[in-house]
Amino acid sequence: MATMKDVALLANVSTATVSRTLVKPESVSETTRLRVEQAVIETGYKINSQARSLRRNETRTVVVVVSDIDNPFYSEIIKGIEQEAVANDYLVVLGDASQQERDRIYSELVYTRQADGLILLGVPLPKPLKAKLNSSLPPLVMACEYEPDRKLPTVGIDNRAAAKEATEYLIKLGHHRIGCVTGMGDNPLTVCRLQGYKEALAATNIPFDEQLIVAEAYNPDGGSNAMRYFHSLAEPPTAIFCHADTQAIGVLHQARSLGISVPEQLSVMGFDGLPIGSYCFPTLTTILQPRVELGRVTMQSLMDSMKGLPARDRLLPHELIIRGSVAMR
Amino acid sequence: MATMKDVALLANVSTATVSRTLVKPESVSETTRLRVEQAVIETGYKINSQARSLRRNETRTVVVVVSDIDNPFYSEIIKGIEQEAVANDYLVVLGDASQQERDRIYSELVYTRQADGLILLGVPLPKPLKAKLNSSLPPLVMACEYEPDRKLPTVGIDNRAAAKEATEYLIKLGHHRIGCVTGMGDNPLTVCRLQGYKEALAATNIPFDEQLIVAEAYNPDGGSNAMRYFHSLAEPPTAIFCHADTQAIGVLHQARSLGISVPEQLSVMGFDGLPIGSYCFPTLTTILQPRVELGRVTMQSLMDSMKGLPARDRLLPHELIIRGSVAMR
DNA sequence: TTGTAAGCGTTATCAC
DNA sequence: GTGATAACGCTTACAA
Repeated sequence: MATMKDVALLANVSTATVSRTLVKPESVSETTRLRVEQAVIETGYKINSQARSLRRNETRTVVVVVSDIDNPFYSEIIKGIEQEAVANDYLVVLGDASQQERDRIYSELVYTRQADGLILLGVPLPKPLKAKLNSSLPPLVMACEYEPDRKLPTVGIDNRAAAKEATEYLIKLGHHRIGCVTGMGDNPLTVCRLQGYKEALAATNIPFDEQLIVAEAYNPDGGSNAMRYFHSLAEPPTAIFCHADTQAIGVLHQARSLGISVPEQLSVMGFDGLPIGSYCFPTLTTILQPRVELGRVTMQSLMDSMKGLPARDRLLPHELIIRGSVAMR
Repeated sequence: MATMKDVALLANVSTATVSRTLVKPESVSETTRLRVEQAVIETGYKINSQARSLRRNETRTVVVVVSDIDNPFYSEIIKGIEQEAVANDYLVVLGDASQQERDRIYSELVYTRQADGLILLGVPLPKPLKAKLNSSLPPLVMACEYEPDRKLPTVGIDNRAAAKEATEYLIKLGHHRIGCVTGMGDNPLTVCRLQGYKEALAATNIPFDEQLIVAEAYNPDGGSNAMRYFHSLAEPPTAIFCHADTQAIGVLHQARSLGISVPEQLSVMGFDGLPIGSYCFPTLTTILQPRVELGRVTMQSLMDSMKGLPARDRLLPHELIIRGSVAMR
């Protein structure tokens, strides 16, 4: 494998000049540049990024820790992150946090100089970093999840407003017993969306009923469970608002198994706007999150942060997508 | 940020000893080890992987180039790769090849010393590497796609056999006009599965009809297009075999729009065994590919290859999953 | 068992 | 505009 030395030898210049030619071509003379470029081709030289990184003290790599790669909601976000990353000469290391302790392993990489920054995608702040919240954190952006104190730059939509809008839409269509399927645990995201739901109820004087709230995983099984639960209620809801399309898909499926027809007997509202929603039966009414854009903006924020700029929160627009799973009561 | 020097100073040893303590603790004396370990804690020392990698001439990083992150078929495979990778102290750099030229950018990383090996996931061999096929390629494993000459280690299922099995199943149920939705382009994967389809027909003396083959993208829209096409035929098929569940989902949806009931009027067979298939309406009969296992084995193969061992092909078992979208003619 | 010192391949500083 | 040279932080002969 050819190194700069080989190129330098062949071009009859010093390695310093080779380096300059590669990094700042206009800083060397025309003839030197040509000679070096020729030598690079002849030797088949490729830069050793390791060495460069060590010297420059940067890796041009970012780590994305995602709560579950399998969740299709994240894949487009990752795509957006990746697009923005390569466009700016960054590499993306992917970390799946669906197993215990993995978030720690991956957030370590910033300290071991394998990455310049960290994106937490739908993942709460790992413990070791939490301890450092008040001192110095590495460049870090959260996407689609919040730190309770909101001290960390976050990219996402206005979850409270979106959930409120979704609920209002159901109310407008005459529903007042509205089931709500949240995510598991008491993470800030769930709290936000639940708050939007409550606000919509309150605005129309519909009493809040604890019984209508159920926490489930963001997947079809979670939705199925929720549907069964609601069905077992003495007075089941006439509409169900899921915090994720993946849950809504399970609700749809389970409703069908129970002989409940959607939207005639039950309205189902999703959240996320996954492409699959247009292919469900019935097609899924939902809140669209601009996923690719979320990814791009997240990466942009992180790059700001790595440049030392103060990273600020970024709120992207969502959109109510009206399709076939919600109807008038 | 503390370096070995700091640790060495504090522990009153040389940096060499610090290094030894970290890499091979049994090679230093008990007391030294304890002193060093203490100093590591006190200084908050973290190793600089860049420097280590440069010195050791390895990165413990692999690149996974995937044809489209968005395709849910790949996400579980990536998960398997990632699991096996972290378990063996490797990092995964994720590359999406859905845009032009990206496969090249990512396969370059092996040459610029940012990765030790390369996984091509559903991606054909990039041009620059193709040129080197006969000389020396870097450690490389293909998954779910083949190099025409089969010179490269490949991990996957027996696609020909699986497609044959799927088709045979349809034939057994009385179908003899069977539409086939392949992937786009004439990549080896498509060829394999098409061959299995043809073999099943031939075995039962059903004439092959070019009209019943249509190439579409591996997504629901592709399936929709295919369904419309088949519907326009003078003599439409009574069953459709899709090379991907994602296509089958589109077929299901489009059939519904056309008022064709599945499986009563039309049988639909998928391929891949995505989780979503159990939630379709009707539930999808399909061929299951062991995706997480495919990922793990792929990573294992690559590690073999990086160790210099001869990487061989690995064929994993598939399974026909009978659900609700296929019925007797 | 431990220290010395060279070297991995690059880049930045400083002369010339 | 170019060349020497030191340095980035670590590992590993080789010596002690």
